[in-house]
Amino acid sequence: MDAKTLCLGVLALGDASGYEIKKQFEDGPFGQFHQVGFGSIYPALTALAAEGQVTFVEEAQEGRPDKKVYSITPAGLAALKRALRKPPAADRVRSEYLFILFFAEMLEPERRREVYESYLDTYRSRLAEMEEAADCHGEVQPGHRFVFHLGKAFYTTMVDFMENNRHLLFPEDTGRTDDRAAPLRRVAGGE
Amino acid sequence: MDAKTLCLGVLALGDASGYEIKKQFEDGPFGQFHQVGFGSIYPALTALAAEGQVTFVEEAQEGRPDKKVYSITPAGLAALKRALRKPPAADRVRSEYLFILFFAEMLEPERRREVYESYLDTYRSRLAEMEEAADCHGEVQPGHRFVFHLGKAFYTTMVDFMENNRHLLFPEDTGRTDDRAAPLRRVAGGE
DNA sequence: TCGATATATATCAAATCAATATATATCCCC
DNA sequence: GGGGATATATATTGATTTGATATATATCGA
Repeated sequence: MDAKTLCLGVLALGDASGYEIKKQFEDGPFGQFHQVGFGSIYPALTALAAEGQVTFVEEAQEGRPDKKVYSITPAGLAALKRALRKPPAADRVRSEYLFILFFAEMLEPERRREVYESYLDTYRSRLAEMEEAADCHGEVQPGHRFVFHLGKAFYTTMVDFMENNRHLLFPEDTGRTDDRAAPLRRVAGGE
Repeated sequence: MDAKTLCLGVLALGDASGYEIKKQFEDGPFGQFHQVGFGSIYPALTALAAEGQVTFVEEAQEGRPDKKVYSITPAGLAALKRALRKPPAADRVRSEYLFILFFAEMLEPERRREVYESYLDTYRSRLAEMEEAADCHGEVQPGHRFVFHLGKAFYTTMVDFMENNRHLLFPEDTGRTDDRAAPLRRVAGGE
């Protein structure tokens, strides 16, 4: 999905500024399955406006810079639907934490621990944010709910796995020297 | 991690050609946490060679094009170690499948099903490949084992979640209309 | 012969990323 | 007072990556 389609996706849910679109990819539901930067968003919005797929209204604000609020047009919605009918590319994951931990034997024990615990914290935070967001759920589309629960299952698995498998990288700390991963036990999702 | 570091990482495990480095990011362990294309690999190797961080030997082959086999130098290994000490960027996930499923209500039921089942198949395949690879394990570094088991836990969660939560997107097919996600039950990892 | 596959190296235009710039505000610390 | 941090805003640019393409050596099948 290119930046134009990603912007159309956010705007299909409601009008937004370029900055708010970026926020949707940081804290909103879209951040679970895509990232996109300002360097892509603004040129994409400019192109979409030129193509008649979005319109915008400039708004002045008190104590804040002016903003442009974009709206999707029927042509934009049609373009989004066309994009949803294309064959999707395979999922891609990029994790510098895992790259570093892959080379654990090259790291000082302190650095190994630092990276591991910091990594675990990132997923604990994400899970906590999700659990907060769950309390605000009103009327939600099935697709949104599916992605939410899947994301939560993923984060839960990450936290659970790392909490229970320190022995794989820190046998000296855990007193365990076996190299078998612990079974997953946590319950995930809505229940 | 830039392309140069990624190449150094592969070469730290043993000599390889540019093509073999790419293969490590497709079928090998690195593909679980990074992707990189030829457009980045070859320029990176050229730069690394110019910087003295790798050396290469040109080899002629029977029935195949000639190849360049690259080796990491001590300077390259030092550069890799420096990279491993930098603060890692946050994990990033890109999933066109999830983008499409997020907009499930915009899809025809047939398309929704097609995407869902195709998505489930991608993770089933990955899990199957992993289970095959597990049979070939010899002496493995702890970091490699950790990443392997974490990856397996992730793929297992994805398969399990999707097998048990069709009702979230297909209430008409499953006879279930509740919107709660099923608990995770599968056992992951080395057991 | 073409298309597909596999093994190889290499390149290029398009897209994205990361950083930067500018603007309007607030807060805190030195 | 200035700097740094934060937040809300738009915009741009150089560096890097991506996806496609090209070339080469082979095999296989329609």
